[in-house]
Amino acid sequence: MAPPTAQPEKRPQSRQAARAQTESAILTAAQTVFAEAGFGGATMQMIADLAGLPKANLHYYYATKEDLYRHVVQDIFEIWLDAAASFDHAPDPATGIGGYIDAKMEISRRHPNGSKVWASEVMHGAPVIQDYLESTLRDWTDGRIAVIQKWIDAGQMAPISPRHLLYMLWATTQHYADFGHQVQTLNGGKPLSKAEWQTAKDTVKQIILRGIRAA
Amino acid sequence: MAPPTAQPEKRPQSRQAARAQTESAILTAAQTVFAEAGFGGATMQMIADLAGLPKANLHYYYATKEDLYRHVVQDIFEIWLDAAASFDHAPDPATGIGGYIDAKMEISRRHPNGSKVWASEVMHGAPVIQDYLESTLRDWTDGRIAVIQKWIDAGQMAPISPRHLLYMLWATTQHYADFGHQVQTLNGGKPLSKAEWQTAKDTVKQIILRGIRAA
DNA sequence: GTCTATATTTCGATAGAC
DNA sequence: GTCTATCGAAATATAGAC
Repeated sequence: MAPPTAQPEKRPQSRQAARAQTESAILTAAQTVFAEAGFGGATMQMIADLAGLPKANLHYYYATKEDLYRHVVQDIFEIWLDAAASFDHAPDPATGIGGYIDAKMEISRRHPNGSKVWASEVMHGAPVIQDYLESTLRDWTDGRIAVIQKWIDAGQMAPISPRHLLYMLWATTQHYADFGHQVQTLNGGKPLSKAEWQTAKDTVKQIILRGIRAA
Repeated sequence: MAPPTAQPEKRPQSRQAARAQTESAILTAAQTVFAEAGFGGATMQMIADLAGLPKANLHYYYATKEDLYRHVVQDIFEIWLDAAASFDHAPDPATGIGGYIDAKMEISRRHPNGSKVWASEVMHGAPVIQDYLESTLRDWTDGRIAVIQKWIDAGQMAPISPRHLLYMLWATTQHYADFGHQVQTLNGGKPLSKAEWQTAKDTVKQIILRGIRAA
């Protein structure tokens, strides 16, 4: 799987800090293992080994495997929503959508495992976070659709379906995380360099921004 | 999971036909179960129940769970490659890439489970089909990149990175299969209607074809 | 709070009658 | 080729000493 990592430093500290540190180590290890093996393929033993803890300690902090998984998925969802900031208060589509692409591509680069856990959860019918899809995500989506529609009505961009544009933004940016292994294999087996990431970002932005600009 | 389905009809027929029918029923059930539960989450019992067969019969046709899974993934890969036909011998980018988008969107609509199994396999590091990525897929990709580059050199489209354009095509079209559950939830819980599928197709084609056309 | 040892369940795979 | 019954391995979860 991967070598043990993220051992919490053993400095004298408050119990609260120790607890927070252990929880964080467990969550980080869990995110990696769930991303690499899926929920069904992941075992508590793998997560414990990666976190450098006995298996029983995981059950002390999180009652069940599903409980731990739920926390991992929720953490990821927070990160998704934060990228929305780029969208709001933007004066025009190029700024708003271009900034959103930048933010989402950066998340794919820095949190590929989180993206994979989310993708896996949704692909399997969202058994754990269905309520989030129906409440928070739906509200967020409706809000962004309204923003895009206003741009269209103002003649600032072409009259395309805002909803499907959003899906395109999610798909293209998350592809570099979810299918990162395939991208790397087709890149000669080497991870994308800084320049190659920039090319990816520029290509996505150029095609989409040119694709939606007013005729 | 899902109600049993795809019982082979019990007509008098040759042994070969009976075998082919049973194998097909197993593969269809396996594709559904692997898509819904992932490799680790799937059990031979689930697949057997869905196929309407005793669990032992699965091991008669496929020695191990991994052997069965391998066949499912290979079947999907064939379908991907067939969509390449739209690409070749096209006189211009709009025809070639537009046709490819149509073909891939149609695959997402008709074979969402296959797409999910492929996505899951790649997300987990392609443990089973890594050799396909490094041989067949790499060759296919290099060939398509050459075609696109020729269009660019001929001034028929904008000078964007052909490789990342391909990734965009894969991402946007497969999103409607892999994230179909999310798309359906954001569609009010109802599957996309025929008209909504057409809107999705048109939006993807319009944005990408406008995004790459020569300036 | 942490750890070792173990109970309990579940799953992949097989044996063997038909 | 098909099925019932079962083995053996592996995983989740817990008990209980420290």
